Amino acid sequence: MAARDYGQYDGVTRALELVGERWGLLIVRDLLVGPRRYGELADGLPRIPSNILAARLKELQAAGVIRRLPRSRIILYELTPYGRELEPLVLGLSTWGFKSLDEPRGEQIVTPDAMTIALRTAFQPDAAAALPATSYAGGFAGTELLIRVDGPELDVTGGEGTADIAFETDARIKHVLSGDLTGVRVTAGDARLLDRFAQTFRLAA
Amino acid sequence: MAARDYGQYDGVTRALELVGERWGLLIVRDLLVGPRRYGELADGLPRIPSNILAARLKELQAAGVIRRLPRSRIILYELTPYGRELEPLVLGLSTWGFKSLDEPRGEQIVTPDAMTIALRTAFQPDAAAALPATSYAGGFAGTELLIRVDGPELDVTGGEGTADIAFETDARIKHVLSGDLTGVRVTAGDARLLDRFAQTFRLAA
DNA sequence: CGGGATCCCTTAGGATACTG
DNA sequence: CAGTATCCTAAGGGATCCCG
Repeated sequence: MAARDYGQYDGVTRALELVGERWGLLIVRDLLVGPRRYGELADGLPRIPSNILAARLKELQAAGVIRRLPRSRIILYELTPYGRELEPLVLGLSTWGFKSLDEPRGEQIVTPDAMTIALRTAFQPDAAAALPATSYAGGFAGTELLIRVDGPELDVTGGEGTADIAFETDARIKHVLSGDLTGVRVTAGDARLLDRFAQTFRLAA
Repeated sequence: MAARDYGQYDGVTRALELVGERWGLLIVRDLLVGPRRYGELADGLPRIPSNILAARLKELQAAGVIRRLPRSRIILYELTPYGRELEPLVLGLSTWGFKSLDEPRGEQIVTPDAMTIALRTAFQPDAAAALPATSYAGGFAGTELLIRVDGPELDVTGGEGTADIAFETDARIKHVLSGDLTGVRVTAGDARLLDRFAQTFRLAA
């Protein structure tokens, strides 16, 4: 028995042996946004040591959670279908964790992939379906995302772009995703669309 | 910044800082079954060192996930409402983990609390609601549980007791919870009730 | 006896540098 | 760019001991 095994035969134990190691679910979180290269993962997890990232990627492959897909020359990591089944769990952790998150500490950063998952967590498909299709160019503590909402569909991509409204805010994204729009600066477009954003993205109380 | 922090401001990260440490979610799993004493937790997690259990209990208290309730003389640990919100996540991990669980290895055990959560994971309230109320006395690799199903309600308690049917099986509980009843020995009651059990408890494919 | 605390040792993880 | 290699620290594992 490996030292890291928990010694039990049970689903929870098994799941934790597969993805419960430190950094494991954060790698899954980022891969839920899309396939990523080694360097992109390292950028999204700034404090992960490179040897740990390499070790986790190997383990997650062996566990059948991710796979390497060598496309042309660059190596991409992506979730397997089994790994993608973790999405509701990761979003559930996100919901639960946000509830006890208070003000950001200075050294804490907001990465694009984490912000994308936060937006998915807060997304209200029913509310969105009742509103006109809208695109938002959001700057969250420096990370720029292009957010397109069309009916109950949400699409978030990195980088800037033209949108119906552009706004930016600091790291206090929990406020923004809870309907508190003080501190949001509109830099282009119709400021009234901010309300639509607040209706579309709302973390559970 | 604590060394164990991930350095990100985000819900998933926060959740993992609260309950993502080794053994953390297994303690939560067992407390989902009911309040437990220190020794009971230690019994249910046979490989956890006592200093780690003590440390985790302190951390989970500080995180607002569990609380001590000093009742008469004995100390009980129980989940706070915030901690109880983890139930769907733990059951989700259970579902996901069971999918890749293969045959039990010899040294792996099935504890009563883990088995109770496995039963909750597999429980089909809709199917149960359409069947008569039934009680099952199950022996799973030596751990005895009294399982009472009444409409869409499930109640599992430790220990033996009289039930409509009594059966026992080895550690291959994934088979039993997947409709494969070979290897199940009926020791009392109407063997035809086994089918009802199989309809009531069924892990997702 | 329940609820831990202490000790020692092993191993995983963090920081940094380096290589194909 | 995609990892290895190295060194060191801190967390976890195992056994034992302590205290009310």
